[in-house]
Amino acid sequence: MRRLAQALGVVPMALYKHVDNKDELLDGMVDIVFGEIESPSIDADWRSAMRRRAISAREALKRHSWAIGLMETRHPGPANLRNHNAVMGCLRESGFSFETAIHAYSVLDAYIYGFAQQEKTLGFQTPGDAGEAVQRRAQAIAPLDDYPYLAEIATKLPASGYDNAVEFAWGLDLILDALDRRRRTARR
Amino acid sequence: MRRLAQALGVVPMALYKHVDNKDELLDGMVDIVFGEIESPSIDADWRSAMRRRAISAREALKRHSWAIGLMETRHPGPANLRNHNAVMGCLRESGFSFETAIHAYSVLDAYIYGFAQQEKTLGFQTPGDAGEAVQRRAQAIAPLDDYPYLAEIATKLPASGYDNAVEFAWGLDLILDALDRRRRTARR
DNA sequence: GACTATAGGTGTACGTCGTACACTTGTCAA
DNA sequence: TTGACAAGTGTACGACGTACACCTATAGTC
Repeated sequence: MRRLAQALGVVPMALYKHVDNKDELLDGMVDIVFGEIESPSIDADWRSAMRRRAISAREALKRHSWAIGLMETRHPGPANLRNHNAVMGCLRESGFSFETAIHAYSVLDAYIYGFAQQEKTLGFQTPGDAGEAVQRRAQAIAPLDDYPYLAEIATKLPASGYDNAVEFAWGLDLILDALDRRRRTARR
Repeated sequence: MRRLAQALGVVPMALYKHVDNKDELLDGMVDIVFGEIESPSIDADWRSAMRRRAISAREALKRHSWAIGLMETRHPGPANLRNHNAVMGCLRESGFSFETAIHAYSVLDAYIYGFAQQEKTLGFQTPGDAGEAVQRRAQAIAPLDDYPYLAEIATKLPASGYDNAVEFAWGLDLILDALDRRRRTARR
């Protein structure tokens, strides 16, 4: 709060004329981020709609990585509700049973937030960084010789063309494929 | 730190004879939680090994829900490295290519942590709580009529026998099935 | 044109937190 | 007996969020 006030060229207490407290401010900030996540339209093809939403969610979380631990923690705002409602709507109208829709919802969101969390933590963007990061971290603790499979990561990852966006899409498509299969079998 | 010191019947500064600072203390605490996660043995059947690890990870995170935002954020300790090394080892020895093992790793961990996060946030255990929670949250913002698909959740979830452990297992098995398929096709 | 409600900003102060620094004390090896 | 060292203490500082009382400029209303 003090830092924000300073950035606005204003005394800290001035903020409290606009928000009740820090929590409420964070709620608002988080809901703005939710607003940047694409909402699927109800009659869209569920698979590509979910894919676009997931990718735009990752991008939003990447833009605002401060939000990552918060998205799930804050009181849901309008953008949050709208988005979640749209997701459920799209799934239900695409032939998902209620139960399967809930499951799908849960897997997708867990994956999205979990991935964003990892991405933020690991904090590397390029494949070079990645190998280096593994190496640095492991060797701070013990010689890498004790962990042969981590050593493999440290040596091979830099050359593998690792890319977070690609990595995310790989897992996302894996999940979407699997959901499609479940949806079809559940239908019969 | 002050609270911990008090619980130990000691003055706050006494703690600093044992840890350098709060961060280091958290690192240690988190690594203890990692120690409670089952490490797959290298020659185990990868699918059931991954399943057991994931389930024990969720249970550990449920036991120590304070750790949830931290597991991925702290400097990795020995238990962390050991566990991750074991996971990679098990996957590699089960016929996963290096790239596919990295992918599998990434999806699984993202799912595990993302799910734990959700579970912590939603903060309900029983199906009854769940529906109630949805209702309470949504109506704090706007009448549920504006969000028909959320309304469906609020009405149907309580009767659906929702259970977090079951929910987790559903998504986990979905992912494991899909990984198995990818592993087999990548092998050819 | 005088009067007042109100939105927005200010200043001071409190309690909480992590922790730096200097000090004491109890234990055990040489 | 000594002296090193592990463990605990006391005081103090700066950061933080925020309660409370105060000020000021603008915008209606009569």
